[in-house]
Amino acid sequence: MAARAARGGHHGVSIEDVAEAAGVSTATVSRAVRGLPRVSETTRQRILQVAAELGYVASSAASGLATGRTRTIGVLAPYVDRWFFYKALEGVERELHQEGYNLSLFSLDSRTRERQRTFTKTMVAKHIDALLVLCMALSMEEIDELRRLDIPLVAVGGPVEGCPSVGIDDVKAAALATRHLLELGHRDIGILHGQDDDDDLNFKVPALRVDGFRAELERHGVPFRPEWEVNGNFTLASGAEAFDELWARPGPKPSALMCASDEMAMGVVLQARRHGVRVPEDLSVIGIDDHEFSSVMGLTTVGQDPVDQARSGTRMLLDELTGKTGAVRDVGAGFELILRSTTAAPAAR
Amino acid sequence: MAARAARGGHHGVSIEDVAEAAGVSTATVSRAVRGLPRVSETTRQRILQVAAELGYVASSAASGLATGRTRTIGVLAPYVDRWFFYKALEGVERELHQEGYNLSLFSLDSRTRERQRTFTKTMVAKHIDALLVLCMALSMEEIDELRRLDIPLVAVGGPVEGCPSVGIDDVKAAALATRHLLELGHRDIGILHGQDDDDDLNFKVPALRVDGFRAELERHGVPFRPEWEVNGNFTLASGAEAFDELWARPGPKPSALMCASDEMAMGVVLQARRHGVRVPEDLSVIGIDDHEFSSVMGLTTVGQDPVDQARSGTRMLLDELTGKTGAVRDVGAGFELILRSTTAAPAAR
DNA sequence: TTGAAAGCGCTAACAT
DNA sequence: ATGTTAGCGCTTTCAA
Repeated sequence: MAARAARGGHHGVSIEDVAEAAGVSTATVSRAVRGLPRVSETTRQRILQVAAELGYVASSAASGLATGRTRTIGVLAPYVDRWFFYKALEGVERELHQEGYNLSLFSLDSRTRERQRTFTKTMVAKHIDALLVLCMALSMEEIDELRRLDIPLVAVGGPVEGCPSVGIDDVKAAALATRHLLELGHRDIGILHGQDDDDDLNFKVPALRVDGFRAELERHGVPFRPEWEVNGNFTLASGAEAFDELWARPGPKPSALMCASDEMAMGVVLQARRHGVRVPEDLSVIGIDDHEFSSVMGLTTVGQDPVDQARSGTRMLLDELTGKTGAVRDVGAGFELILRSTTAAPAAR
Repeated sequence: MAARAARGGHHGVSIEDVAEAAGVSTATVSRAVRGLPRVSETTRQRILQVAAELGYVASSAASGLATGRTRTIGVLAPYVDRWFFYKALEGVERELHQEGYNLSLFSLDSRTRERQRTFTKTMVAKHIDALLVLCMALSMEEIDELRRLDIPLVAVGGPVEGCPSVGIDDVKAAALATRHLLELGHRDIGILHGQDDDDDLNFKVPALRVDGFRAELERHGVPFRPEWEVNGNFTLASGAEAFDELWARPGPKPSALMCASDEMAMGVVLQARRHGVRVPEDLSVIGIDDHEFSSVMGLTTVGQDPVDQARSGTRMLLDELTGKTGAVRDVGAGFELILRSTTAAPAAR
């Protein structure tokens, strides 16, 4: 056979090489390098020494094959170039490498409509011990497929049917943002929310935030105004477009806008100012997230911490893998109102 | 022994199971599922059918061990939550999954000062067939270590000593931005650049952009003014701080500022406006990158495309792995001046 | 405390 | 076109 051998064995310092050089068996080397008991301290030192000299590093394929574990966890995300996702990714990365685990990234956006296959083909391919799903629109079949993987699963940043998740309570967060506007005295409040994509996709976040918004309005006896509802896609550009759309519609304008993401909120603020609509004098704007640009922009928002959410999700996965069954469970993440300068009491009309 | 067996074999549909069910040998199954020749079409269909029914997926550990290949490539990045990096990551991801490869992410920021170990320990651990380095500050020892990996290597977004790289010509890009300011008539031009981190780290991008800036100034006979030079770290916040610092210094102010990144440029624009300094009337600002926020912000910039650069780097790696030696080489990426509304001729003084 | 040896699931000669 | 077989490099009983 000789796959590697044929390649000249140029870089193949194997456990056997170490064993030979140290004058012990491979079993002992294995115990020694993994810090297992049943090796005398002197032997261990000698082995470690030799291993270092030879530049030995265990083959993950081999140990993976022998143990059935890969020491890598997968992260499934719809995008990696959007705020919540790259922040969360950073969090997973940090938690993981600290434990010597590897991170395997799977990005499945809606473009990739041949997802079904990708799913099983590549990831199930047993190279991951656990999977962290970042707030994704998933069909029920896809969710089922994930569950069939039979590995620890956790969702971060949005609920996934039948899978423990860590994230903020979107209804409450949206309600908090809305309440701030109401308490300022606003009654003419519009909403810029994310879109519900395809309905068959199990992605609830946008709808939950709208729910929180409407509930809070109702609680204060303020009517929901459909003509002030606009659809965005969480990006800055869509926020700017939303402003244009709203202002192009006939009729009175809202005095405040609650946006489902900071990026959209910033788009609104920028576009509003460009069109001579003063923020917050003429229009109050509040977002959700606390994007790293928000403080410089002076954006009032309901902040959340994706890095932390991801770390916590990762930790649960890791714990589960190290035997602590029940480690993975639903966890509510924190969020708080951050007052800055894009909201103020409405001008007298 | 029975690692897997002990686990109950609950999810272990092995090649042997398929072979048995299909009434052929494992060798034939292997050929069939991998689409190799030397299998009759009818047999192949039958095997594929059976494999699908059983939900068979090859163990990557096993095939990796047998072939010496893992079908995953590594990406080494200092951050994942910064523009260039998450964009590039998106590019790598897209190119890779399209080919059925996996992406293993290693994020090594400066915080992680126990990098040395992480390097060899985890990544060299033979789970990657090739490595793409995203514009990182690396020490010479680290670079050497990477080279010793003896796998295809490519850098994206910045030169890495002794390693082919794809990216823009930073000197020329900075010169282009500077020239635009000069041609507008500016003579009092400041620069906001990235910092050179530790000097022992091989991270040239900031310095190259300064070089381009100074060279272009010189070419036009305009003096370089050290009092208008500020240090940033590529982020929006650092751009805002830089503006404050510059405006706090005694003496005359520049009429234009060339920023080494769009994020910093936006920070400057936002902070300037907040302090009543009009852009571009009082101050022209140009960036480098073409961040997704730049068009809405109206920021004039020299645009580059990290997604594309990353895809191209990835493709070279993949080509190299499929036998096309020499596929990995230095490639210059495109960049272009994008005129928007943060630059204008200087006001008469 | 240490070693021998049997796999883990797959691939690749080599034979048929 | 298909089967046999010997590993790939590690882990893990089990015995010493």
